[in-house]
Amino acid sequence: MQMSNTVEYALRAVVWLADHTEKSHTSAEIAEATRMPASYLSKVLKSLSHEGIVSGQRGVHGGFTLARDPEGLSILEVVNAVEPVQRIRACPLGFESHGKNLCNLHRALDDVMIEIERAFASHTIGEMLTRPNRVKPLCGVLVNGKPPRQDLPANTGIRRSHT
Amino acid sequence: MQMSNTVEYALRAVVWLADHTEKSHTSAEIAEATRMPASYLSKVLKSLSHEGIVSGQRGVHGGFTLARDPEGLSILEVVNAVEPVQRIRACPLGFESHGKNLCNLHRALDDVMIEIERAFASHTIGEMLTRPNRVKPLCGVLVNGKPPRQDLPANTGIRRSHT
DNA sequence: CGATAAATGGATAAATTTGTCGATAAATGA
DNA sequence: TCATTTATCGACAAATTTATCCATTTATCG
Repeated sequence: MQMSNTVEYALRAVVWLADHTEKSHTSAEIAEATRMPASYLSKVLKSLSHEGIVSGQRGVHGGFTLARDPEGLSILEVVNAVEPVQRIRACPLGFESHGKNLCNLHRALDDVMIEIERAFASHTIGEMLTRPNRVKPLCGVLVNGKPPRQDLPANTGIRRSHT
Repeated sequence: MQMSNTVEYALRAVVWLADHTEKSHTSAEIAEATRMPASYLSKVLKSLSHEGIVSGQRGVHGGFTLARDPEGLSILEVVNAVEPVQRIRACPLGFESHGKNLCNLHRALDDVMIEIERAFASHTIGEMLTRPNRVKPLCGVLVNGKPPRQDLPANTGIRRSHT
């Protein structure tokens, strides 16, 4: 059970946009800054745009901007835009009965999904930027087991950006 | 964000075994009873066996039995046997610093993972069988959007088995 | 011991997710 | 209006997950 790549990408992009509101940024620029595949990011941004979380503007000085107040934007909303949290509303076997009554197992599993929703809902994007944190922006592990696409000069400044 | 099929299968099998302890059951028998792909179930049972949750016995009257006391067996243990809950221990970008210090975003995401672990750990397999529940055993929806492989005579008895 | 039943392990195939690419549409500036 | 920039859309490719199949091992029965 693992956080998906898509969710990670979406959140990195949104947090970064929230931290760079001066102007709009092209998807290539965001991909560069947050170190993720540019072409896949396009797709992710499309979903986010579709849900009104970012807004994309075409043309010469276009790009993406955050369309929502970071303080009022929960992580859950971002997650749901790209990969909705799926509640268990009926037992996952194919029979025509019981309606919404779940057996104990699926009741328990749905409880887990509820907890996941609650946990995602309890954090805002704004919080990511305003909460003090001395961690330097880029730390050292792999994306899904693979090394990142390039190396960066070590950044020693204390910032509060996403990693 | 969704509960994986593999997890669902593993739990269905374990709960069913916990409810049928009279003798051992072959993987084909379990697959039939719990309506899941027999050959894939083999693999799942292999993992469960490897983790000591079920024990497999080869040969003529072999099969699988639950190797643990259902009351002491948490859902988390079953989940971890087939698809471990992955905590976020370092920021998922590939740089050589920061150790275990996470930025606010990954701190929040890891908090979600902790909640997931907690939620899974808070239920036991035994609970699935002993808690009263009037839901009839097989209720009506699809496995991953697909209809089940066969139909069953409607079961009208009130049981407490997994669905 | 020989035949059979069943798990175990690993190779392969199908399906889904993740990621890339190119064409099209909209906006801007000249 | 034309060239350029950039999002949007959809087809395609790669990788991963899910599922199947077969060969091997271990056990039981006669």
